[in-house]
Amino acid sequence: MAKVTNTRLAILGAADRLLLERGFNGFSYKDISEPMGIKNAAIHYHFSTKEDLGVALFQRYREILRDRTAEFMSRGGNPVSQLEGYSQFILDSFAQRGEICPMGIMAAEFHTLPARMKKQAQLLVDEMIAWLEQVLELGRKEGAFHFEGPGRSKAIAVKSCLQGAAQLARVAGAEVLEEALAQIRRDLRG
Amino acid sequence: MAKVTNTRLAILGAADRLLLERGFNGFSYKDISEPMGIKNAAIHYHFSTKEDLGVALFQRYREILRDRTAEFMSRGGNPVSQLEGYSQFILDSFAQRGEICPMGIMAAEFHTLPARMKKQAQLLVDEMIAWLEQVLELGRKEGAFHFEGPGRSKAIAVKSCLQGAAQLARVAGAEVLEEALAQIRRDLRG
DNA sequence: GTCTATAACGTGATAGAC
DNA sequence: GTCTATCACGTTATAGAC
Repeated sequence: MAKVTNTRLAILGAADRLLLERGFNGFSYKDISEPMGIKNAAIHYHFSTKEDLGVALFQRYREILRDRTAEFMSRGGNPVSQLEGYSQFILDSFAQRGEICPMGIMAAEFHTLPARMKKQAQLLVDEMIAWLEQVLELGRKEGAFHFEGPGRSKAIAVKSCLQGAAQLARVAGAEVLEEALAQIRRDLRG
Repeated sequence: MAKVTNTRLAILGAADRLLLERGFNGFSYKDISEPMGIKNAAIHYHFSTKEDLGVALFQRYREILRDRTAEFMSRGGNPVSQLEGYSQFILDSFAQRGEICPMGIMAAEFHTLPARMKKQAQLLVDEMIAWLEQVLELGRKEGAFHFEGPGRSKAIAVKSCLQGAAQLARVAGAEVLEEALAQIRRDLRG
């Protein structure tokens, strides 16, 4: 693992924005290097291949998810505020920079991604579903959420809905995402 | 509008498969032409630019949607079988060829798409939501579906859920899509 | 009317300069 | 340790052959 430098972090930050805006096949090393005032080949020093860069990005998404949910997974936080926090994160990312969830982007381009990136994508999705399942099941036990069927199924449905709605919002307008979120809340109210 | 030839149709069919498998930025004219035994430049005779090809593809998705829903939009069919028909279409497309909904692909790559393709994507999403809203509202009126809030919000939520779930299924396995669909049915049962 | 040869450019990546 | 000059290749697109 390479040393963490400022340049490396700046590259990751720029790549993150570009990935969420344009997809993995929609940006090049030049898009990263030019605003930094260096040549595109300089990126190869920090990430030898674009696959390496992609893997690092996906690992970072997993770390972010882990950090934001660690305390919940271990000792059980407030399920309502957990779900609201996640929803707000999606809403803010979309409102501020038009960003949608990386998992949908990974899926759209899945069959063009190198093997190690696919693996990271799988881990990220599995971890996301596992966390949301815990949140929803605990919320149901406490009487805060109401739904039928397994918590895992509802977790998949809620995550899918938020992910898809942000995508539709990019095409058809921001209110689409707000309406979807309002509906999720209504449906969970029971 | 160019004459409809066999070659033109074959190109559209191949491009359709490639788009849904790899995304619009994930395939080239060569990927289309090589299996057909012609040079990649030959495609330019039928579709002068890749943008033209993309627009034709999106228009075709709109036509397919219109054909499948025309009779419902005009005189009102059975809402349950309409929704089940659409769900089954998504399920089959995924099971047979690993395909996901084009709207998610459009969204992931939206900011890299030429203007005329963006426009077609917007129309497709609007038409999809409008149709599903009618289906759900009529189903609620008939007592077949149960949900709170505006039909448009539920339509957005259901469409988003199916779209997102097919994406997650591509990454995490087909049962994810089946679980999401089961949950949608349970939630509509009320 | 249909397709091929070829151009013009952008891409990820290597080798080596400083 | 960090970056640049350059390469080999794939891309979309044009000009023109048949």
